[in-house]
Amino acid sequence: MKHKREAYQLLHDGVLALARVEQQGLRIDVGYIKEQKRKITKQITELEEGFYDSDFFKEWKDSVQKKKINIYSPTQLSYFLYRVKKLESPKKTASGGDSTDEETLKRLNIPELDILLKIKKLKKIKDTYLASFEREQTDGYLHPFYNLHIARTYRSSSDRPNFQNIPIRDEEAMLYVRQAIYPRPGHQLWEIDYSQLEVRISACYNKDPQLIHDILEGDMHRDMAMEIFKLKKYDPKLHKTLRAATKNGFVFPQFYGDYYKNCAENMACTWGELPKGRWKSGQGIQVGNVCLSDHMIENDIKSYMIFEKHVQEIERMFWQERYRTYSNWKESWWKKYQRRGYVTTKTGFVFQGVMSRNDVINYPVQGAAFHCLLWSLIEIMKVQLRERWDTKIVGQIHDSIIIDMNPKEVDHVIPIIKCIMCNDVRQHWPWIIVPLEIEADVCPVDGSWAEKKPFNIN
DNA sequence: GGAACTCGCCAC
DNA sequence: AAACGTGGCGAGTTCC
Repeated sequence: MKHKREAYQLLHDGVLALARVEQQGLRIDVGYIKEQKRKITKQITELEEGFYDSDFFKEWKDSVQKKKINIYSPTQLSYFLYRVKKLESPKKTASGGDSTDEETLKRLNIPELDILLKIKKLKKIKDTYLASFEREQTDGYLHPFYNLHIARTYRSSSDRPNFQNIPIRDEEAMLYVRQAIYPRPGHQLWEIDYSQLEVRISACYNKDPQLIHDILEGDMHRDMAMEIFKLKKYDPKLHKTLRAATKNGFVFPQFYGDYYKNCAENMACTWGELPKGRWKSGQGIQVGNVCLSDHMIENDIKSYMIFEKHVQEIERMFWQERYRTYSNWKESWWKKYQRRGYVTTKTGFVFQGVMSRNDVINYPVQGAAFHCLLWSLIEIMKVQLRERWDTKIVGQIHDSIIIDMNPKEVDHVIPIIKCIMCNDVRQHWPWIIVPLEIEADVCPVDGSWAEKKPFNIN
């Protein structure tokens, strides 16, 4: 009961603090947005003209009978590709239809479809991001909303516009969108995020000694990359991409409950650019001065099937040996849910109702991780208001806060934020048994959010 | 003409 | 035994 009371209080205080964040808002450049929308529209028109000129389009158009052709309709495209042209669909949608997503269209290897993909990418930038920024802004300021009552994990969500999915990985989309976002005049934007927050919070539940060791001083992604790709010695210069492939194709998916078949396919095909079936010399991404296929063949992994078997064995070692305590925790946590019908977060929230095994294991970690950020945001907001900072919190993305900083206040503000996020939160919640660390990205004074660069605050 | 659905894609 | 977790949103489509 005391637990639930505290949980309620966190949301109560959280809603009020987030209302301040919403009210403070982010500055955007409306002139820039209008100009870029014009530019993208022109680019789309040109690409469309090229597309309409192609034989592919003419064949498609001739096959459409009743209604008007729409090249942006997945239904019509699917019908043309898989019914009219009778191509083999390489992938299914969630509900069993023939897929027309990016990966599928690329695999079909038709040049005109690449034009279509390029157009769709530009439309996404224009319609989902730039247009919604323009629509939602008032007097050059954006006030995204943050909800605490939507996500079933007790995380936050954001809407009107969603500020938690601004492009960052794709360079072109990142630039188009983030160059619209500015600090107040004379200020600079900062993003402060918790390092490995979900992994650290999961360690607070499972207390796995190897995981805690890895958090304190190890490198799990490097270790697993060495096992998966059979590296005798790890060289950061040569093996950075393999480490990234392991991190995003194996370690994180495994933590979320994925299994070896998906992981093997991801690492080999998506990240390593290797085909299914037998591997030949000269295939895949470059590893130093050899190809990945040559490196793998030399280490007796001569085909996709053998690699998949190999990843299966790595998965067994990962859970049964390396993180055995973690693995045991997952099992007993799942058993506890099956016995009682509910589980709780360290922060006092309850999950009940029908949940899958992965849900039961993932939700409490995701929720409690976000609550560390939320608690910190509430405390930082208190100080901001009490001390009347010119610096303001203007956004929040699950494990990070976005700050509109007066450069003169950096030396005062940053130590306070560091103390709250790394020390005070652990005093408040002693169940946090591992250190919490933060990292910062900083933009130039008067620079846009596209210009953020890592900045050492430690 | 709007509600509710699917598909696809952006983030953590 | 099962098989990657959470969201928002735009466009197209279907249903009432």
